[in-house]
Amino acid sequence: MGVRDKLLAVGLRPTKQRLVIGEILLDDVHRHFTAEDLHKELTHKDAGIALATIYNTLGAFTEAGLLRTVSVDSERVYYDTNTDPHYHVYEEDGSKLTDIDASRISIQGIPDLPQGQVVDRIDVIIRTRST
Amino acid sequence: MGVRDKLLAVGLRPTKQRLVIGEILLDDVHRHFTAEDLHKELTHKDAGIALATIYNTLGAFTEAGLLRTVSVDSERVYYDTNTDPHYHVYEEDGSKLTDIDASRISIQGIPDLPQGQVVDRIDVIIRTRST
DNA sequence: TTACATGCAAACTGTTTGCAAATAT
DNA sequence: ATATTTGCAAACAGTTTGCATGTAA
Repeated sequence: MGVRDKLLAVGLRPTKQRLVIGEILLDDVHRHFTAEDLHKELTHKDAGIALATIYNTLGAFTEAGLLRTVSVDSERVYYDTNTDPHYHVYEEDGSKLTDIDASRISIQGIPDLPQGQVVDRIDVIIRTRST
Repeated sequence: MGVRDKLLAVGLRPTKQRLVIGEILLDDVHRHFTAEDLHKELTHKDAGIALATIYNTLGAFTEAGLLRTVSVDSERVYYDTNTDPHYHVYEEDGSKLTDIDASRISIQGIPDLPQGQVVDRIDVIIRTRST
């Protein structure tokens, strides 16, 4: 399925900017990046897309389920093109994120949740540092 | 052990401001809060402590191991007075954090880490929403 | 032809910093 | 005495917003 169709499938208008960004992100290669990373990459390509549009687009893609965010570092938002259930290894030194398939890890002992609450998702972040 | 001694024990000078803040935070009651929360609380008490000092103090306390931070939300830093190994339940609607003792949860299947990396800590956040 | 998306700059939020005055050792 | 800490305001980074213009349906 082409990028145009992926956008249409989730109800997003395939504008020129979204197509360019979608071409980079929506290709089954799992990436972790920040808005700034993407902005740099687009500037290289001379795509001339405004930073605000990048933020808008990442927000729209995330809301549409094409991306997800990862809370590893409170200074910036990391985006992840892998939307399947999975966890992360975070190398604190180099700020490098790696995926771990959810099926590899099992978690036991989740307690009863407060009244009327259901699990939305479980984040697991294995934070590592170099020896 | 009094607050003054707790500060001295970790090599922090017991200034008036640190004593006031320590009196609030260092009492074995587990709290989750932001710098802003603490600032409001102190303003109520008319403690007249500058916001910058609150940030400095929280940073110093964290570095000294008296507090830890929790990455749940990239817009702000949450501090946690519980420094024992534990995990969190995060109610996404009300931004409420609750502790889960680490001993209650078991995690299996942690993959091999990259060369020269060791686990610093593992964060587990169970994100819930109301039904 | 109309609702939605973009670009730009300005606004905003949370946090950090520089520096002179105050304070702990 | 001297090294640290404080308060304040100004700076900063990342992100959001308002509005005029452009574009997809």
